[in-house]
Amino acid sequence: MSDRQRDKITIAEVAKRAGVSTATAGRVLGDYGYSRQEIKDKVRKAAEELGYRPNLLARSLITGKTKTIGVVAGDIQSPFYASVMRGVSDVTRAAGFGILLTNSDERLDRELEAVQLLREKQVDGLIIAPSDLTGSAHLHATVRDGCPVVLIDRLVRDLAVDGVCVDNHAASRDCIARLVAAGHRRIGLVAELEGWEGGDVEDFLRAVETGSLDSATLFPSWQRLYGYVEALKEARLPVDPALIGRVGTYSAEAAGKETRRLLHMADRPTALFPADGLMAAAAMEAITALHLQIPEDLSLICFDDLDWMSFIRPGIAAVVQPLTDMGEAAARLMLARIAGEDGPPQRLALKPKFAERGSIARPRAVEIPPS
Amino acid sequence: MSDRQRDKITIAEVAKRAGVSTATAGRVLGDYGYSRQEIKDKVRKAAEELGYRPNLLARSLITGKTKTIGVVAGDIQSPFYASVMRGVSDVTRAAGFGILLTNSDERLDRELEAVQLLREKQVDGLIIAPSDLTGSAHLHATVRDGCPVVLIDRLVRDLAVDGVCVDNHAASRDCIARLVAAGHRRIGLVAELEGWEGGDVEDFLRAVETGSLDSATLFPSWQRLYGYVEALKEARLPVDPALIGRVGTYSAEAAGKETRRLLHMADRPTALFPADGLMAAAAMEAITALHLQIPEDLSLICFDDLDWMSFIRPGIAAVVQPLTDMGEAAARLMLARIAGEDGPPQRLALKPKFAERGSIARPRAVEIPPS
DNA sequence: AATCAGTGTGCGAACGTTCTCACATTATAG
DNA sequence: CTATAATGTGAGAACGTTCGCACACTGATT
Repeated sequence: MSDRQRDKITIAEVAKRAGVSTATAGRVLGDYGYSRQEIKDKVRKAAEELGYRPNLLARSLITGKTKTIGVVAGDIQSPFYASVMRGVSDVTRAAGFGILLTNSDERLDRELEAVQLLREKQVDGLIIAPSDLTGSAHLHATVRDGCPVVLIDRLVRDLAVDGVCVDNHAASRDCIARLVAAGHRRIGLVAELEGWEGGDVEDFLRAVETGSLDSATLFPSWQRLYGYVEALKEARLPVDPALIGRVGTYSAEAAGKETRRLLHMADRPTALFPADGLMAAAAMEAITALHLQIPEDLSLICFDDLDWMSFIRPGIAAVVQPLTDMGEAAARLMLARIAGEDGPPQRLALKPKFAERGSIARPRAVEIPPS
Repeated sequence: MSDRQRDKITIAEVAKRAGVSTATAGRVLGDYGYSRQEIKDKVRKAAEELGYRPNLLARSLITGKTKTIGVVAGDIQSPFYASVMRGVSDVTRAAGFGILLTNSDERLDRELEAVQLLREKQVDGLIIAPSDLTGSAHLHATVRDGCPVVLIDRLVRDLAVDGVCVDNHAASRDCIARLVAAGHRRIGLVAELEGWEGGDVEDFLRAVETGSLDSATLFPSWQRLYGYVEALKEARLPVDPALIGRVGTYSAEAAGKETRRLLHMADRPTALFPADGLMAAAAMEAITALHLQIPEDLSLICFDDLDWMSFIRPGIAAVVQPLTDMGEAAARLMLARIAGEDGPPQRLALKPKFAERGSIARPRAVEIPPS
């Protein structure tokens, strides 16, 4: 066992050695209130000699600020969250804040647990990718208790807090428009599209038709479907529900299966649009397994730019989400709120870049025009 | 500004409502010491009604335990650390611990800052991928103060603490042996190989010759070079220093440049062994840019298995590091130490798997120069 | 000479828990 | 019936800081 907790040096001991009160020593070391230069030097010297290190726990207990931000990510192992975290981390570190990290696995129960832990640890703020856009009583409670919340990647409709997203809707519409411009008429979509409160895909298409949807508070994959539908409508092309590959779960296996379904259709799509990185990898695997040539047999644009897309031949065109930017922006919003910034909730929609590569070509099976 | 810090419910208020002392309420809610069932119910009811949530800061201040583990990763954005973190996170979460995450960017100054912050925040332990295997006074100090440390990915020689690594040496030797078995005689290595305390590559080769090296306390890329050299020696093949691509820095650009150097050699290697994921991606990019066919023109084995290696054609053979396992193991060692486990430092060397794929072939009979 | 603002210091009370002790009460054994 | 142990409770002191207040000293302005 030995001596576990070595004799920690406290302010009191430093004060004693410097011959001042603990209050004075505290003022010098904590850098608040008044103190003479002479005293400052004396105290600092004593602290140095004793190897004093402040106990931030005690400070936090009294100030009510921990200089720690809680983050609830979906899965830190995914490139998406890893990059976002990097952004968050860079900005917060520069401001002297620490980061308490948790994973929700996009499950509400995990998220609840995580939020509770973080709040009990008295984080100064919460950056979260909410796993459920409706059941968010815990987030409302957090806000009500005066703990700033910043949403990432998706917004909770009735939660009036800052949020940072990517403009999925526009980016997706743009991708489809490019495929359409290249002559494609049958474009397959492979997307997660997990449960939507409004019902199934057919319901969603109807809702898009009536324009009754608030695109901003949908899950990203639904936003991307929204953009897909809009682009087709703009081009006056029909939306064939059979071309909408709803994977239903965030799994590479399921995505591969759905991709194969699309590619085995009698009237198969001439272009494919996997709506995120995982779907892209799964789709790519299915495509190579079927020995389809890109772009001759199939054009491809992916949402999310993974490293391999730039160095396989041909390169795969992709939407490049500004992930670290997103983390940085979220962190900055958070720091501003912690600093006491007041005002209406800010919702940032970052504009992704587009990486043009050789995966788009005119469809081979050219429709023969009526003569 | 409004009411920032909403009226938090404390144990005292719960106690008052339940009609008991704070000590008793504390015992019930903190689940320590004795208390009657009847009292327990009463206190819990009062706590429930008031919406009491414990303040872990206060608890930690007095118990001296924060149930938080500090992690110093190199760069959370890299798949390596992201996966390791996932493992750490899973194990610690199950034990009710939080994770305070920092990035060092493999820079000692950042690491020092990070360790200081974490320690001031009174973490119960430190899991760290040390960025410098010699200048580690801060780690020695941490250990001396009774704060458990677990090393990840590389070991500090004179620091007697637990550590979890991958058996780079054996894995690398195995890869080279496979290439040799396939008939390769000139095998190129592309590795980071940043500063080594003993000097340059020539010095290293001499040191290997004399057997004066402790492979376990080298940086991974040097360990992999060690394995490379050993495998060649075992096969009685010469070690040509020109085939050792020392990138010198952890950069894709530099790795690409080094790869190109190797591939443009008059007597160029017939097989390539990029010694980690970043090097692999950079090498792959260079290879495709030169329109070399794998495995006809060049055989390839990579250290680190990236997702694209399995679905491009041909697949790329790779060493699969057990990354989350590594994180999990580190976390478990840490929890054991925190629980008071005594005993000599444990150093785990995890065995990587090998993913056999179609990137290895016999070298083409003769290199025919263009005429 | 009196007033004031600015500067500098120490005492003791916070912060919200747990811990140590003293002291009841009850159960078990001799 | 006593001795011993186990169980249960509360008062008050920790933990290591910061904060409010009282007071003291300076110098400039009335």
